[in-house]
Amino acid sequence: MRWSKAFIPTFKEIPREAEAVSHILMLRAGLIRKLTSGTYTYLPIGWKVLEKIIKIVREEMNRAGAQEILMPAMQPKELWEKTGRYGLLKGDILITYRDRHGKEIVFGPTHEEIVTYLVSGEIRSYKQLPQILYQIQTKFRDEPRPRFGIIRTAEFIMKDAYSFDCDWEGLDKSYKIMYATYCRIFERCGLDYIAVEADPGMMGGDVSHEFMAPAESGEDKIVVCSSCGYAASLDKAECPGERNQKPETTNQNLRPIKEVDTPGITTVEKVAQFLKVNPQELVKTIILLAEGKETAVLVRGDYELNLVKLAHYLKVENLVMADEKTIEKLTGGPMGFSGPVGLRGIRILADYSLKGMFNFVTGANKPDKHLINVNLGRDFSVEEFGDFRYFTSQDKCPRCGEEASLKTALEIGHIFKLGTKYSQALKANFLDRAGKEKPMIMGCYGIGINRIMAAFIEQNYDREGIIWNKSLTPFEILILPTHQNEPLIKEIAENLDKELEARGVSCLLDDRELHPGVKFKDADLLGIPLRLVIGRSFLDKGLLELKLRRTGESFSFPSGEAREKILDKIKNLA
RNA sequence: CGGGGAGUAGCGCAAUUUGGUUUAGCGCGCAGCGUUCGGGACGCUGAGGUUAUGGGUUCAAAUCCCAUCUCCCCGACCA
Repeated sequence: MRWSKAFIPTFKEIPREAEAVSHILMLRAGLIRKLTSGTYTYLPIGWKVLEKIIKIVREEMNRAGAQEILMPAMQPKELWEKTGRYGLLKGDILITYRDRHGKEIVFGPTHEEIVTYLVSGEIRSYKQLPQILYQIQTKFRDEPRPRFGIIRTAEFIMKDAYSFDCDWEGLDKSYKIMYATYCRIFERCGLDYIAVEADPGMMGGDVSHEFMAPAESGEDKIVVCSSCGYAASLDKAECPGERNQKPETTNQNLRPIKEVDTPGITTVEKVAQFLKVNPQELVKTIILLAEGKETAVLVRGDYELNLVKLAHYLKVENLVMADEKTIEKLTGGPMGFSGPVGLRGIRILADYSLKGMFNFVTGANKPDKHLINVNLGRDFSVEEFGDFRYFTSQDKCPRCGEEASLKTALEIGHIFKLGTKYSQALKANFLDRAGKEKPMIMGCYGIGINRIMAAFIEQNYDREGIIWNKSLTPFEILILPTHQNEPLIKEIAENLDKELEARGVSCLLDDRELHPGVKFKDADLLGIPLRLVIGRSFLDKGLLELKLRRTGESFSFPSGEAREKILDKIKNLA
């Protein structure tokens, strides 16, 4: 490809709104262009990268025995209503239309319903199972807040796959196949990634893994143990802590409970400061509505309540913080002064961290008052203990007890064991060996194709620009003639371009009539792994120069040896 | 959805506070000519604007007032 013919806008200034490195570099290198808030279009060179990712994904999915299909984004509203997901998805948009018969159809962002519906019509027998279907298409979501440039956009390219099995063992098998396939895909792309235990969230089901690419501009936090390999998303990471300890009810040093004035002081930090104690000597009392039912949860002051864990424990889907009025009605005190002492007619749960505490501070359920020297058992009782808090950087690995670290990462893939949630709702049944009708057991698997590209750049760049690897680079080699007006240079550059292309090497020929400095800067920015310079030293001594973008290593050789040297370097590229 | 900020040439900005020497400027980019040419060159010339939109105040509005739209940032579990 000739640079002068390629559609590459150049930005000298970095767009102001850019935050993520990948976003800045992709804009400047002409891989993407911004259309509106949250939507981007991929320019020709950007598409070359996406095509490579898509090719890898296709190859690996096909190797796993999956069938590619393409499903419509428009689907009848009844499908959504059957699974109860209509209008329930956070951050998703369901655009409703009416066809000419007045029937409502929606433009939905996910395909669990439609694929289940399709399969229910096609598959009747256990002999036709298992099946894995996948598709690669653009999805649109009404993101409440697109951000980080290309990382969280309203529109993105997704590969989604669905597995159908006769039984749970079959699902395990399909799940393992997809897990391994995902590992191969990310490895082939050259991404640094970690598979973590994750929360299935709104998708339902019980087992789920997220594939995370550690990167500074990531949106999510993960817990990783380098000793035993434990990895989990922050929502899921376990904090067993004082699980097996007995509550400090018989401690000899229990002091008498006492009410103290704390005028207008509501936050843990301020209460601790005011009473001159550490935040870990406080207990937070959080009033929640679990599907409308009032529930109180106690957590040590320096920890944070993890609603995802709690929702799992309570087996509810809708779990929210209670509003001010509810709190006042229930506790008798304003928000910020809640405490467990004297709370009646409400389920009280406590995080394991409470077990190790005595003589602690809580709200008094009265305006501007807190209680000190509060103790479990003596002053109030707790019905249930559990793991309801977020992992912190002080916590040890829940598996091996060694140091575990918190990292920021980008989600690049997510796989779920769905079970029968969708197949039951949409009657996707099959006849088993005994002739009995059973719902299919499903799994679903997603990869953000364009996010792989962004994540790769987040992990592979320097101050000059992007550094592509062999598998994702839009071109294998950049041919850079420094002086377009020298006929000799121009000629050999064009000949090499033709010859290498003929041998299956993808080349970008920078045939622009620009100053060498500009071309060098653009070459570094675009980040093609190999750069062949034809310039002064060619005119003087007949030498060409081959430079590796990643290491900066450079090799000189007579132009006669160019083909062999280049083919050899390409073969050895990482 | 709540709070804050911003819309002026393709991009980045100035002029807005105090309405009037502003024919709305500057840098980058773009076009032409010339000189340059191994790490983002230089000179000269030139094109490019209904100052987001709609109302209003005024002799006079980019500038003041009202409304609308769009974009960006922070928050939307952190008690």
